[in-house]
Amino acid sequence: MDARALETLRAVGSQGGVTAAARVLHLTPSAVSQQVALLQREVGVPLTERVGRGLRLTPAGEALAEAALDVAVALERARAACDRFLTRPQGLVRVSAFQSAALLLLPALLTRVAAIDGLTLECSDEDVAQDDFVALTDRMDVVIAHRPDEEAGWPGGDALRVVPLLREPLDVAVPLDHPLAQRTQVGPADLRDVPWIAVREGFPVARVLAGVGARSGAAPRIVHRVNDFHVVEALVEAGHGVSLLPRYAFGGGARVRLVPLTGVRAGRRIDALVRRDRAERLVVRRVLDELRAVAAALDE
Amino acid sequence: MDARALETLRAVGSQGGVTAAARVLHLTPSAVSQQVALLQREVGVPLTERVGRGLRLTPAGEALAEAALDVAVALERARAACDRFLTRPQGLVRVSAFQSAALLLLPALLTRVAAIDGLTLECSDEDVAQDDFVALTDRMDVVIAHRPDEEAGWPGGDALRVVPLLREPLDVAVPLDHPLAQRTQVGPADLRDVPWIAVREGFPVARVLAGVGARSGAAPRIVHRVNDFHVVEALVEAGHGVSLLPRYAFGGGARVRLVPLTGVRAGRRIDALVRRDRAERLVVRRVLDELRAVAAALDE
DNA sequence: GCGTCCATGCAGCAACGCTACATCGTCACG
DNA sequence: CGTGACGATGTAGCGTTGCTGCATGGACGC
Repeated sequence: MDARALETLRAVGSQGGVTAAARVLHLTPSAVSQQVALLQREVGVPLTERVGRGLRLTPAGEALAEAALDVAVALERARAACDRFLTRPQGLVRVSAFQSAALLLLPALLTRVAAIDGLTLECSDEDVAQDDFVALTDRMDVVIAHRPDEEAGWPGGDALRVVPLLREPLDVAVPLDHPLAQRTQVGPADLRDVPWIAVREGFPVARVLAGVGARSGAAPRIVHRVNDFHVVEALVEAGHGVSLLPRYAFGGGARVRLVPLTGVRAGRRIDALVRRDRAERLVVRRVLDELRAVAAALDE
Repeated sequence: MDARALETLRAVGSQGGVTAAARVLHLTPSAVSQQVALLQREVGVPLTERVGRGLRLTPAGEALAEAALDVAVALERARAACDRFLTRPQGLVRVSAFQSAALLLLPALLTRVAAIDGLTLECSDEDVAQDDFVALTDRMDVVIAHRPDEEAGWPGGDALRVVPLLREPLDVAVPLDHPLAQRTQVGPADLRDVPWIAVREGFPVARVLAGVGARSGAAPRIVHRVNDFHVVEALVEAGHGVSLLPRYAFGGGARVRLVPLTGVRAGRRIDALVRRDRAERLVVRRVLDELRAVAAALDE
């Protein structure tokens, strides 16, 4: 029973297929398939079953994958046990963040971490749908993700460690010459029939807008779907609609005003997602500590 | 970080050397040495240090070895998670016992286990000194061991699971024509200056006899050292001395009488020793259950 | 029905881990 | 104080393992 093979099985389960697993493991599908087949022969129980042209884990496979996480945790703990005897922490930590969080957090994080030698950060921005953040944790050590404020946490159960970083209000962005621009606050009723610029379907802020619409009585009229908040801001500025904009993501355009939204709880939570085994690495913990500090400094 | 290499490191630690570890792992010393060296390069901390012509683990090595146990436990748990989906338990369990416990427990254990198909027992008798029982757990799944009643448990800390099986009184075995043979009980004072037949130095019952001697005021006069209780019994029968005999180990020789000893707590405890990782295997647990049942039946 | 996508089997090749043997250092014994 | 035995560790060679690349077969969608 090889720990590598167990990790592979986990990937097949969490990524939902051999090919997808191969992608995050930097292997060919053939290698993944062979590893799973070998594991299967070893335990004598079918671990996968075909479903259409794809594949999913059997209950036994799920059970083994779950147990595999504990193996990975134990292995990382072992590594950490040695690292404690090393004079200084050392290693590479891969951090991913969605665009606006990257803008907000990564520069400060990098400066803080630069002071710790031996520790190298590898940052990347990943713009994924809300349901895909968890899958990123297979490939990344730390995934900075966001979700609507009022929704329950992340799926994945105890496989994931969630570190809350920030709660960010969502304001209504309107052009300066808009009737609402002079208001100190707006409510759902004020937003009936305005043209909205929203993010793409499935992305975190989208569901908040749906909630606002529900309160105002009619589904919001979405005229554009744009994920990059800078582009959104430019569109609002040019009078093509209003938008829900995370407060810290606001670029400060002079011809746009952010008006606080009342009457509905509109906000997003920014969390760091870490797989439990990766959270055992001392360097990863260190990065998480720094990340929390950066967020706390922003929160004042 | 390979789980096999970690297991090897553990063996080097618990067996106290490369050669000894190689023996229990069925490898050459060279292979063991290479694995440890590789592990060392991987973690970047010295794990072993030379001491004389031998070797011992550094603190970092100890820490890693301890963590390695959790890895092994997690791996066995994973295997067990699959076994639960298997219709019937299956596998080989290696049980070792010292001679008199083997006589007492193994026949009944084997009959009970024979009813469970798929489960095969491999029994062996191992006559080792008290301090060497723990080391056997590297090579065996279940080690039936004994120790003087009044002494504290087994070394090895949380690496070991100890399953108590029996408490067995030690009686004084005397020949029928001995002055003490008609007594219903004897005390330490009665045993001053009698010639003793004891087990070899370092073996479990030896220290109990030393305790009896201490109570009687003088060191016991040991005239023979014999480990096999049947031989001891024959020597007692022939009038060559008296002995401390575990009650259940008594063969029932007509010309020998067992007289209860009072005034000192004289007894031994029979325990099953199982490494924590091996205890995760379902078949091992099953065998332990049966073993406990056999012991309980004897205890009435 | 055809193209596409996905999992899987097979051949070939590279890398890893083992054994056997040689070497070096340490301890015990004469 | 030399000599023999023992224990750890390098080196060469070989077998096994695990990967890639390619071909095959089944399932979905147009």
